[in-house]
Amino acid sequence: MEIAKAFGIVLKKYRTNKGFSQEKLALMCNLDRTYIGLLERAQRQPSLTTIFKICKVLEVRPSEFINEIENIIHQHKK
Amino acid sequence: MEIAKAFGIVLKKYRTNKGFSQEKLALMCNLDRTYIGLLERAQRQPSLTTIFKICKVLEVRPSEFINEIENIIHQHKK
DNA sequence: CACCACCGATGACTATAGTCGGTCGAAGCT
DNA sequence: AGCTTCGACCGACTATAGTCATCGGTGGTG
Repeated sequence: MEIAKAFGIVLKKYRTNKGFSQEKLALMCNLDRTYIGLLERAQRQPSLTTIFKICKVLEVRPSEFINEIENIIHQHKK
Repeated sequence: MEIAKAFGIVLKKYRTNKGFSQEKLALMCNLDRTYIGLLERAQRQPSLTTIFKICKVLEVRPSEFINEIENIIHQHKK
């Protein structure tokens, strides 16, 4: 389980929990529609500021978001 | 207070606490010597995997690292 | 059927992350 | 006076983040 994959899983989880489409989330984050899709499919690695942008819109603390990524990685390590 | 600046502050704090030079940290992370300096001077934004690489070497959970960034940002907001 | 919202995917592009090799100055030590 | 370690800084490079326009597929609904 790589980091990008874990990020994509957590991103999709928070996005769908909010009921946002990829396009709506992208608009709210000032990001491109296709880029959100790329992130969820683990074909891009976000930068620090992009993580903060997305977390703000999804109303989750970045540290909590990252914490979930760590959990997924560790739980897949064995 | 921008995100990159807060990241630089936290990075330098953890690095010096470990007693590492920029160059030694870079070697241990498989990153470039000058790049660590750029991060500390807030002239670069790390990607997600770079954050995880650095945190592993500094023996800190990424979520804890990010949490400190959030604290610095919020405390400088007013 | 047609239309719609949503998403996957692609190619080409611009902006920036990250590398490499080097110079420089400050501080410490002999 | 040298020598060394550290970090700031530079110019030029390669790799990748992030944008944009577009096409296609799927599932729902009138």
